[in-house]
Order: sequence, then structure tokens, then C-alpha cells
Amino acid sequence: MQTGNGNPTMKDVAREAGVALGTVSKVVNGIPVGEPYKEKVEAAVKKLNYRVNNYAKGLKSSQTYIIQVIVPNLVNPFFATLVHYIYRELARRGYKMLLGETDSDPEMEQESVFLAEQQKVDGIICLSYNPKLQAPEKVPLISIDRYFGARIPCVSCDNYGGGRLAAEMLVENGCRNLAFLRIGSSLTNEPNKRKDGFVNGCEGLGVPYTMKIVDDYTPYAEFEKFLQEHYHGGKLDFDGIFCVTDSLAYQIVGTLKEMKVRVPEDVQVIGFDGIRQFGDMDYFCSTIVQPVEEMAEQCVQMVLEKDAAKKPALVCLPVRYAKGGTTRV
Amino acid sequence: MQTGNGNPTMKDVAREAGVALGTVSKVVNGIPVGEPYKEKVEAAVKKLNYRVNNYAKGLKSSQTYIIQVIVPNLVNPFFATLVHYIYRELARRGYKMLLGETDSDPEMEQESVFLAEQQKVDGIICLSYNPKLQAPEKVPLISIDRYFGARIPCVSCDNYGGGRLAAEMLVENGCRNLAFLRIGSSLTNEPNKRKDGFVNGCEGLGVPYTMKIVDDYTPYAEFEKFLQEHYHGGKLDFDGIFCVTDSLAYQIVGTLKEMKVRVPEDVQVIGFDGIRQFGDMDYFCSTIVQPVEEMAEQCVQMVLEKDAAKKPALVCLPVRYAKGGTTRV
DNA sequence: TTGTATGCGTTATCAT
DNA sequence: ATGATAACGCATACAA
Repeated sequence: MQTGNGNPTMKDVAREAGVALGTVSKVVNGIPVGEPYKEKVEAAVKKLNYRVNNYAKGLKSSQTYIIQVIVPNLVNPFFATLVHYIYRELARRGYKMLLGETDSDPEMEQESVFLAEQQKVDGIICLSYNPKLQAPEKVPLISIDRYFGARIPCVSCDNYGGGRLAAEMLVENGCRNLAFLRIGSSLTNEPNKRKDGFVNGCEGLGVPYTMKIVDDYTPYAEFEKFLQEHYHGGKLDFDGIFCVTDSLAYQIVGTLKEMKVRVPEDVQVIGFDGIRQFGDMDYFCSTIVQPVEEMAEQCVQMVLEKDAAKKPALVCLPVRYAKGGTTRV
Repeated sequence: MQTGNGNPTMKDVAREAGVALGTVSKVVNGIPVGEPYKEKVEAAVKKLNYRVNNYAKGLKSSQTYIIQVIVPNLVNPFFATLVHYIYRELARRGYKMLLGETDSDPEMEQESVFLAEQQKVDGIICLSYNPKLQAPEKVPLISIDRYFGARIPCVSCDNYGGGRLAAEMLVENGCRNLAFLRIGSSLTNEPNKRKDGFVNGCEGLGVPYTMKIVDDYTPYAEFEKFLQEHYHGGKLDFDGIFCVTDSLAYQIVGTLKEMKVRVPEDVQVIGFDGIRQFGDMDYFCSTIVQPVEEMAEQCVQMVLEKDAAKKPALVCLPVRYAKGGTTRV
């Protein structure tokens, strides 16, 4: 017999078991209680199919065991994979995930953060490039890939080292003239590090390089134009290309094929991210692999960490090179 | 001035504005109230940076504006895309998304449903093949791609028609000997419909066909063996292959390349799902495209629909064919 | 060790 | 139209 028509409450369980409300609460939360009481309560719980109401619990204890995860979208396999691993880490610790897609729109990003606060989540893991993003005051926020200042811990991969590694691998594969291609908001400084690392690598190795850098709203055709301009006498001016993401690399390889430039024979291409086809098959291209799994683990660990002293301002995880068919080795 | 050290509450706003608690609630919820009161409240809200506490709200109103979405994983781009569109539809209606990944493990699926109930979500959209899945009694659940019976509305694409369309397209492209390849749990009857439709298509057109059907735990090598067995005198016994998913088609094409069988010259391949590289670029292969966007819209619309009469037991959405480089046309 | 009573922040009912 | 007050379901301090 229950109160009203809703689900059974602790009150119902207490009545059914013939004990007091507080006793039920204790049993449910694993707080020691006399054995006979415990048994009676457990029997009643089972009989009524009682489940605690997380909303009442959250209201009372102001702990919701929910983490908000904010990413641009799930359509890009890099973000999807990231969310996948974050989910796994959260689930392992008994946390649930509230998802937010923003399409990289600063307004949506801010909105998502507001929503998270209002939803009383226990923390936020956010992949945003919005420089003006206002972090909440009372809920811990971990940023992925963007450093907002010492107050907000950031987890990223070694973008600089990755850029340099790309240059090194191309040269090691026999390239003598390199190019760097990048698309994306100029606000995002992490991809800039990829460029800086690449430049550093080229200069360290004494290899000449060209660059083509455009913003998010530039049509892809701009790259086709760039490639055409550097195409003379049946061959390209460069024999190695580093693209800022696998996605761009994939497109570039397509364009090169149309131009009858052979990959990797005539020109070798390296991307960045290390995403695989269908998640676990081949790499789309030779690439600098981000340690997605470790990044996810770091994010979760840090967002749940109460001790601020244990939260470094910036965690930078190592990348590695993977061959994917667009380089010789 | 606030009570305690937490966030400001309606009480604080009421005190600040010099009005009663109920008045604040009305203003916040857009219920008409005298203009001067409204202004005072709004000023106080802004001044204190007040935000309603969704947990208190949810407790009281038992409406949380959260939908739980349960999928096997996000690593497979088909699921990721589905979640993406569901998210968009939910957000458009002011709903939030609690995400659940299950890895297709029946235990995790059940757990996810329990969690959703406990979390007092307003509804569940679930992609599960667990035949024994126990649906909750009080929270509406929409199933994707699996029909659990009339009590649980199901949204799926026209798998049968898709299978037939695949056969038709292969034949239209000049194929005269077809094969059907499938991997997956024998419990899942929707992919079986793809097979049935394919068989129906072949028989209607009077074209011979072979089939290779294995369960989830069979290593991929089994397909390689199958192809080898049907490889005589430098060519395959069939010139058209229908794979139950794009993912499988992608692998098969790889194997064919290794065997020096040319695609689409020697054999043409059609997959199923219609997922694109990086979400919006080329199709992985020629394919039967699921109307993911419409499916997402249907799911959301139905899960939020209060009127049971408006919830058909089974919604079946049309598929279409898309060329993706593994067929001639 | 068990039971009782209060309050978490809202909504909604009911007098005013 | 506005303001006081009682739930919502649970946790917990406190009393027994």
C-alpha cells in the first residue's frame, strides 16, 4: 500500500517494514543497523520494488553524481571517441553523464555551462574554444585542449611535440620540402602549438616549409587553390604535408588523388588526432595520435578531485606517431 | 544577503525584492503578476544572480526535462550520429540528455534503464537488442530498431525494403551472382529483415545468391575464409555483395583489395547504414542510407507525446540508396 | 541502536 | 493579484 499514486517512498517502506523512516534511510545507505531491522527493511524494499528518488536525494545532499560533458559535436569521430572514454571513466566511478553539444557556438557553450549549474551537476568537462567562456563559481570545470588560466585546470595532449614529431617523421621518410595546412579559428591556440612545433622541427632539421592557414569560415576550395598554385610541371613544390587534423588530411588526400598526385609516392601526408575508421579499424591517414583514453581518465579524475592542490593547472599528455597509409613508413 | 553559504534561493530573492516567495515563483515561471512586482523580482534575480534549482523543482513537480538515451557505444559512427540528431531534437524542445553506453551488454542495458528510473527522467530512448529487457512501468520508453511488443513503441527504418533495394541496385548495376554477408547476434531480428528483403529481391529478379551469416563472436577471418572458398581461377563466384552494415562492407572491401579483386570492376559491394567519413564527407561505400535524422525526430516526438493514442507501435521509415564508390552507378 | 523532527528549494493550494 | 503555508522524498541532528 502506497501513498498517493506515485512510486513507493521511504515512508511506504518504513510502514511496510514496521520500522521508522530513519532506519530505512540507514539501511538504504549502508549505515549499520540491527540485523533484524535490516532484514525487515530489505524485504520491504524488495516487495515494494523501492528505488530512491535521486531528486530528493540531490536536493538534500547537494550531490548529484552527474557530470556535464560539453563538446562541439558527436559527428566528428574524435569528439565521439573522447566522450566514449570519458563515459567509461565516469561509469566506473558511479557517475552519470549529462551531454551537451555546442557546435562550437560560444553562445551554446555558455548556455550549456549555465544549464549545468542549474542542474546542480557535480562537475563539468568542457571542450570549448570560446575565449570569453564564463566558468561557474561553484562547480569544478576541467577544460580540454584550451587553457583558460590557472584557475581552470586544462587537459591536453602535447600539441607542440606533435607538430615537431610530424616534421621529423616526414623528413625521416625522405621529404625535403614540407607544407603545413591548417583550418580553424585563430582564437584556438592549441592548434597553433602544432604549427609552432612543426616550424621548430623544420628549422631544427634545416628543411624548408610553406604554410597555408585559414579560418573556420574559409571554404575548402581555398586549399585546392593553394595546391594548384604549388603544382608545376606535373609535380608539387613539396613532398611532405602536415595537416592540422586527420579530417583535413583526409580531404587533402582526396584532392591530391584528383590531381593525380600519388600518395605516398609523390607526396606524403600526416594528420593529427589518430582517429580510426569505425573507431577501431585503420587510421584514416598517417597521423599524430592523441592519447584519448588517458586524456579522458585525467579529466574525470581531476573533475572529481576535491583537493584543489592535486589539480595541476595544465596536464600535457604525450602523443605518438602512427603509420596509416599516407606515408612510406 | 543570502541564507547560509550556498547559492541564492527564491527565499533570498523574495527578501531582496521585498515580496512573497510565491510571487517570485510566479515571475520565474512566467505566470502573470503585477508589473511593479515583476520588475522588483527581476531586479533582485539579476542582482543575486539567481538560478532555479532543478533538483528542488524536479522533486516538487516530478518533471525533470531530461531524457535518457541508451546506445551500445559512441565509437561506431552510426550510433554517434543518431545520438547527435536526438540531442538536437531534444535541445530544440528544451530537454537535456542523459547518456548511457551499454556496449550491447544486456546487464548494462538493464542497469541503464534502472538508473534512468531512479533519476526520474521524463523518458527513455533505447537502442538495445536485449530480448529480456524489462521496461519501466512509469517512464515512457521508445525503442530503436527492436520491436519489443505493442506496449513499447519502436522506431526503425525499412530494413526489409533496404535489403530488397540492395539486391535491386546490384542487379541494376549488372551483377548476376549475389552474396549476402552478415555478422551479429541472431537475436536481433531487424538485420534479419535486411536479409529477408534481400532474398526476396533476388528471388523476384531471378538472380542466384549465396549467404554467409555468423554471430557476434565469430572472428572476421571467417569471412576471409568464405571469400577464399569462393575464389576460383582468379575470380570470385559472385559479382555483387550486400553487407549487413557499412562497417562490415568496409572490411570486406579491404580484404578484396588484398585478394587483388577489383572493386567495383570485378565485384560490387553495398553496405547498410549510410554513414559518412567524419560525419559529413564521403560515404564509406555504396550503401542503403538509414534516415537517421527522421528517426531521431520520431523518437523524440514519441517519447514526449503524452497521448498514448498518438504513439503507433511501430514506425518504419524509408531508406534510400547512395552511391559510394563500391558500385558502378 | 532506533525513532522523531526539521529543512533542502520549489510548486501549488488557499485565504486574503 | 498577492502572500502564507503545506507538501515533494530524503538525510541527519538530536532525542529517546
